[in-house]
Amino acid sequence: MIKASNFNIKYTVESGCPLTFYSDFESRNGISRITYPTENGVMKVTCKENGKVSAIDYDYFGRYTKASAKREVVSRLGLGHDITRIYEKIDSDRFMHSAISELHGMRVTSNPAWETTLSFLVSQFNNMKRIRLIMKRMIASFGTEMIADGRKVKLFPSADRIARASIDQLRACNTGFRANYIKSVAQAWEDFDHTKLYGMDYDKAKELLVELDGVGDKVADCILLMGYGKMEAFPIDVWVKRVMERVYIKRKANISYIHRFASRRWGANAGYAQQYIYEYGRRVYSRGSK
DNA sequence: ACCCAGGCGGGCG
DNA sequence: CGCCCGCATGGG
Repeated sequence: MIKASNFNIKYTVESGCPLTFYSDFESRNGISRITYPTENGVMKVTCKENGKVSAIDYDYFGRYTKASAKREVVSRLGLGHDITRIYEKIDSDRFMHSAISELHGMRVTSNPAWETTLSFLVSQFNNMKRIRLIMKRMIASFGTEMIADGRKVKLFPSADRIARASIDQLRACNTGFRANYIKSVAQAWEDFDHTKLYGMDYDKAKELLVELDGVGDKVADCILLMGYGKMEAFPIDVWVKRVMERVYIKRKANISYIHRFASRRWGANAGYAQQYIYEYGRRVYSRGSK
């Protein structure tokens, strides 16, 4: 069992991180359950909220030990972050203050690099509902089957398995024009030596990532933030750009200017700032239903 | 019918 | 460099 304060599992899981795309989440009466596949097995997490403290229990199936399963859950839910200190650093204006109040306890998650890379390749020029659909289809089509908790489940498909899929098979998962990117990156992934990015500084790692076909500025930042734990990464999607222009810069601005602005203002915590800007911005500026 | 979605690569000025 | 366009697909 893990105890965490200032942790909101719903905001965290639904924040547009990889878990949003391929986990099953339910919450009632202060008890939340999340089930998700990894390349190594299946995790079932239960979170009970008791006042300010959450109690997190988990079951694991597949290639996990007690210790590796705990590490998986802690990083997956951002439980290792000193969020009080991060709030102190970024809570310096009215917009961010409102965002933190509204979304208190939302963590930036840290996920396996390949899962993150595939997820955000799928996310480009796409919407949440379709991203979820596509990810679940890819898992159903290419994931290795195993028995977990008495029922058949599919694991998250490896890069190697995706590399062996045909473009037609990938398109059958509704990936559209992204199928070519997905196959290309999956094929490159072996030679890419992605593990060395963990020890690399942000700029150098980003230089390597954008060499991959279909990985540009925004997707690279998502991979660095949510896949490699580089907390200074600041992914700029349409929502973040909108907020930055309206609230912070107060005029139209290009991507590189917004990066410089964010780096100056939030530095090593830019990733957290971005997560609150993104999620709160969607709530504030979404027009119509959504 | 039109617009948009956690963008990217290529082409042009 | 910076800007503009096409790209699949489904929902509002």
